[in-house]
Amino acid sequence: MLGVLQVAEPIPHPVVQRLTKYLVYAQRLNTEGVEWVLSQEMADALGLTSSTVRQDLSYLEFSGVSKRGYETAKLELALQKELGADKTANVVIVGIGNLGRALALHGELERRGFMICGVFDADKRIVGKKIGKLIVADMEQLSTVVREGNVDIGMIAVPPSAAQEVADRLADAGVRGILNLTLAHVHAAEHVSVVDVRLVASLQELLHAVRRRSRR
Amino acid sequence: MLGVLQVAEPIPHPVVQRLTKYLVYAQRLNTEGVEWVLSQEMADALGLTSSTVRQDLSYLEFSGVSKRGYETAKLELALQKELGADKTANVVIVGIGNLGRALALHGELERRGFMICGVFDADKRIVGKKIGKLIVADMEQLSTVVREGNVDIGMIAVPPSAAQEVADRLADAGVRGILNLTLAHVHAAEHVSVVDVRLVASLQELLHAVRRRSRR
DNA sequence: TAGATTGTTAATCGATTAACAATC
DNA sequence: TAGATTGTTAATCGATTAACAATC
Repeated sequence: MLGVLQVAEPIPHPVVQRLTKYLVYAQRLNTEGVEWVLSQEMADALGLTSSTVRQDLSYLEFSGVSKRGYETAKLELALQKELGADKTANVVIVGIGNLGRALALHGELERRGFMICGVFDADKRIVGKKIGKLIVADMEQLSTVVREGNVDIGMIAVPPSAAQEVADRLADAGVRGILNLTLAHVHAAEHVSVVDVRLVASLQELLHAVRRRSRR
Repeated sequence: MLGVLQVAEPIPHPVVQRLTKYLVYAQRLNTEGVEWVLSQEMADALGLTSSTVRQDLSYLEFSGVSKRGYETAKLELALQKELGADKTANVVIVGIGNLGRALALHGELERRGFMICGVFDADKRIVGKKIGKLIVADMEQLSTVVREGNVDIGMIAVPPSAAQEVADRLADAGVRGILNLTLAHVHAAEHVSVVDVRLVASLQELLHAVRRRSRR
């Protein structure tokens, strides 16, 4: 018999996006003491169809039970495992303007397992300032912190014109993921994943939806 | 002959998302003094195919020129018009924690035509504080400000547990769009558009991509 | 004119929804 | 057991890509 290497099929991107929503919802149910949930209930709560919910959850190493639905505690664990949220991830923030500072102080990140290991800025007037428990470091120190701190992800919160250069420096320093908070598009080598936060862009998107409605 | 009401076909959502990217790129080219751009160049710059670019731009009231491409100045105008970015939009921010404050002070919003007309918080200790040119107002004043200030959009930057209640109050006050910066899912009536910013969610999404790679 | 690029139609690809057998 | 819900396959829908006629 041939040795077949079973490769888990990659989860489609739209599904991964919804998994994060299921996780938040499952956690809420757990804190509320709800032990079981039906695909239809999740669909109603999140604005989806029950078919989509069942299809999505079938990617997890976890099964529902006919007539009872999904056990919320196990669902939460399975989602955390799949999303990698069961272990903490080390991140750095580059650009300590209003937005970078807010991210560094935003409790939700640490609560969700993202440890902020360093905050950096190119402006010497900001370097040395204290942000929460961290001190803003010089860009020169970026690669040392990334290497020694086992940093997985770099977040870019600089002005759009500096975004690409910072992305390059993060990639050189060895991060494997870049979260881009600027409006600019950033490129990275194939082995570095880039995700855009679309902060201003989603506001524009929303405005488009609002304006379009009022045109009719 | 029958009176046919020509209804412009709505632009698909993925296309709208890319229009915001084209706009940023067109603006950059304009400031750089580049007068024409090819669909292939835009595709390379933004990680798309030239076919997608041409298909997307065909939704605009604007045409390219064979062999020369698209005139950047006119492209910028057409994109701004389509996205509604040619007129300013009035917005309010609810929740003046780290994130809400950063949004209020984030210059990029005003630069892109979003006028912040009010900032609100439920915490009496924060009400009255100055954020840039604005003073944090009490939630009671929300509906007056929205009505009198002709506010189109409300941004939610409160803790996830309060998100739905704030969404309801914004909808009651009369906004037609809600930008949700929390991890929670919010529902709104059919005539109110909701867009999620996926700040923490995209970090989780990125972590998933990074972890998945290292598994192989 | 010849060659290259747009705009648009058709083909492909992938995601969502519907339907239903398996199961509790 | 009967009825309801999951898991999964098939059908539908929509978005992306390919191809090519029209155009400069």
